Amino acid sequence: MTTRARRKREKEERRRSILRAAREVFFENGFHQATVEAVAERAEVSKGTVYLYFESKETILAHLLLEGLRELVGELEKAYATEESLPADERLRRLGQAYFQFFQAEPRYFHFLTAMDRGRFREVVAPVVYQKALDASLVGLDWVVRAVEQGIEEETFGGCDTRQAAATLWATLNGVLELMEHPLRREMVGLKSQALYEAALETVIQGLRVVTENQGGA
Amino acid sequence: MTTRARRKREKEERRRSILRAAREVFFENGFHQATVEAVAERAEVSKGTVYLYFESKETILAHLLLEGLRELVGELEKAYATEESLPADERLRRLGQAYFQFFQAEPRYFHFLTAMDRGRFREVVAPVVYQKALDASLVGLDWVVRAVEQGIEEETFGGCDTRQAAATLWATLNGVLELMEHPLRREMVGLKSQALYEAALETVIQGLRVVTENQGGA
Amino acid sequence: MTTRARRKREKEERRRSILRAAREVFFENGFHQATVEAVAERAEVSKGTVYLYFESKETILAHLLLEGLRELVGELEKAYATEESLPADERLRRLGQAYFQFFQAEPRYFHFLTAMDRGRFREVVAPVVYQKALDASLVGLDWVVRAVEQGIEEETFGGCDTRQAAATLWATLNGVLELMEHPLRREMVGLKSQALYEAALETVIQGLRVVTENQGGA
Amino acid sequence: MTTRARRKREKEERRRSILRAAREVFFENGFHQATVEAVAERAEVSKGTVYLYFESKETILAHLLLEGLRELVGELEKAYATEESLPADERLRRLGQAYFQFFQAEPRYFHFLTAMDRGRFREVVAPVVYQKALDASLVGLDWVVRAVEQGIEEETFGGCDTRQAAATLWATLNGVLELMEHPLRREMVGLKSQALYEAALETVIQGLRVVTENQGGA
DNA sequence: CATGAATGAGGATTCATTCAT
DNA sequence: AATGAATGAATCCTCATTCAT
Repeated sequence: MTTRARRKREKEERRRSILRAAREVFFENGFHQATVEAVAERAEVSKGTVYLYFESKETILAHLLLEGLRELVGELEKAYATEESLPADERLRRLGQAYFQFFQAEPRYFHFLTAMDRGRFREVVAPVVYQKALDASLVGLDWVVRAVEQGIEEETFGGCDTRQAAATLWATLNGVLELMEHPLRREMVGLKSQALYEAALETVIQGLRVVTENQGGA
Repeated sequence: MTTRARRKREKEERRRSILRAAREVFFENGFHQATVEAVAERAEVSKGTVYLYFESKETILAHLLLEGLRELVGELEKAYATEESLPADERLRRLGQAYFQFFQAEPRYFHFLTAMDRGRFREVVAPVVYQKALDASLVGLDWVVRAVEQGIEEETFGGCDTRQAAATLWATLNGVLELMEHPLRREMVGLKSQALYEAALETVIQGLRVVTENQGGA
Repeated sequence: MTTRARRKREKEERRRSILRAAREVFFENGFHQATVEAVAERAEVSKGTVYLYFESKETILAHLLLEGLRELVGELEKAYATEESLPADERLRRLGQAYFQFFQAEPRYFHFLTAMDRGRFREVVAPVVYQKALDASLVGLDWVVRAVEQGIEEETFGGCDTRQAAATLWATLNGVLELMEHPLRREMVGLKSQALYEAALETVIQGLRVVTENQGGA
Repeated sequence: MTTRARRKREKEERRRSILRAAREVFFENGFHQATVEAVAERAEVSKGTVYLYFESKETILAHLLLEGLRELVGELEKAYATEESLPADERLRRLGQAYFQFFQAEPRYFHFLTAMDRGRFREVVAPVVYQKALDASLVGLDWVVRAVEQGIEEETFGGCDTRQAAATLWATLNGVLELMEHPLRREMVGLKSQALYEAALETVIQGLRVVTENQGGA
């Protein structure tokens, strides 16, 4: 009885250990450059063992991706749901901060996610995984949409297209995060990532606020 | 004399033809998936010839990147310099449109650029190239900075950090462009790329406008 | 006592079940393509258990081969021994029919046998097994030899080398059976397997009959 | 000019050398056991070079098979066409001898051919190759058919189904050849391959001769 | 200059076999 | 006795790069 339970636990642990190793290796070299051999070594198992737990290199990636996305969406939900009554702009700030924290915790994880988000790995992961991943990220976006809707109801924000507004915010934060990725770049822009991130967040919130009449302009 | 000139010209032509071929091939398959063989075929030369003109596959990439960046910066300059007197927000709009056009002309080129911008290819291209590339993109950013400065002088925009404001705009546009990359994603967000792009541009401009006192907040 | 007996019986059953599974799997994929894993699955035991009953994949094959051969020889004996007095040519016909039935019952079994018969698996099965197998098939051939001898005594057949005559018949039947193996081949020859088989059998019997004086010619 | 010609010749030579090496290696170990590495070594080229000349291991096999078949069919044609007027039974003898010689020249080649003939390699070679191979072997069979037809016209042979008769002969010879393959087997049957081969050939010819009325019996 | 044949290291995956539980 | 997790050698194929002609 206990034996079986322990076995199962050990198996799950090993599985996670391989996943963790893969995450490190993939992040360090990029998916295509990473080798299964390297993953195995990092996880301190044999190459064969990796294939005992995952069908293929691609499958490992897929699991990594989905897992990360779920975690992120969970964080966003927490950021939204924690406090009951909060003004819309504060809600957006909280969501933005949660996003940033997720980014900071594992920047390269974040980048894998955005990479997949943008259609990399298209030939690499199964379409099903793709769907799941996009679904998940849409759920994440929904929290932002909800906050914007609240802002419109509260008449803090103009009556813009909520999806558009949410996407703008999301895109902006992604853009900042990726922009500051490269050390050299950071140096040249002469800004701290977090400062820019927060400024951008404020700017967009501000832009949403009064933008009512012009919105959709161009 | 003339012979030598012709020779030189021919050589330059061949070089460009290889570069063009490489661009196509790299874009179609991604750098790592692309093969030198494929580049050679596309350029209608032998594999050996490719190595006559470029030290390595990486070198080709580096040249491609630099070339693209220069082109982009040129476009931005044109967008800025064409008209003498223009309000700052209109200037930003023009720059944003020029950026969008560059993106539309060769989306995958754009993505290679942003990829390198974010530190991909770090192990692949020589540090020198990296420097050059970042320099170039900084020059591009400068046009945005300049427009923001003008806005501050004109008191259209608040007295924010100009570099920060410029970076925010740039990041936002990049974020939108990449966000809309994936067809499935586009479908799910339920928006047209261009519409979202323009809305985001407006939002940020708007956010800069009145944001004076709050700026740098958070 | 009884327990031990039951144990032994169960063990024997399990052994047979593995053998049966192996037969199926080997036949479906060919020996080299077949995996021990697949055999274990089919037998509904673990891979380890397979190795508890058989030293190696090769050993399984050897047992299969021997078993099949014994079965075949048994069939031939039955075909010969069933009726007491029968003319020689009719005896040969019966033997031929028994052979065909064996083939029909499990064509792939037959092919494994002929494969081993012809020296495939030479590096795969132990020499001892080879000896045993050849011994067994010689016993099978003996029934044919006996029938031919009877024919010579009865002066139905000419005074040829009986071993030679028997081998000719055997070879012919094998040849037909293998010739008709491939569906495309069957189609192209435009004949039914059984019809050709029977015609060939008749032809050789006929050839033995009157061939007396010419025999050994060439 | 000459250079190009030499190049081409050298390339062809190398190609043949790889094919020869493959033939040896495949014959020694069987197709599945043989490794491309071994082929390369035997041909004294690098692994990569093998793939320069052949798409895959399978392709090599296909070329080997087709080549062998063509050669064999050529031999049969020669055996038939050399002399103008010859009685049918003598024709069959000549064809049989040519077949035997082909077998003797490269027994393992012969076995690869018969293996493919019987549907081995089905998953391995492209269907097209299969068709071609079967076509070729049918052309070979046609020479036998033709001889039998002549015998019927000459009234040496009974009015049997010519295709059936030809197939019987062919099958018999194949059967003998394969039967005698294994040294141990030869020893046990106590006969020389060639003696048995010739006896079997005579037996079938004899069987065709008088078999008229009984044919199709069983 | 240009060619293209040759190289060989490197990578994903499979599978017979072992062994701790 | 039975399990099934772990191993790692073995295999096919790719491709950047070199070099003789």
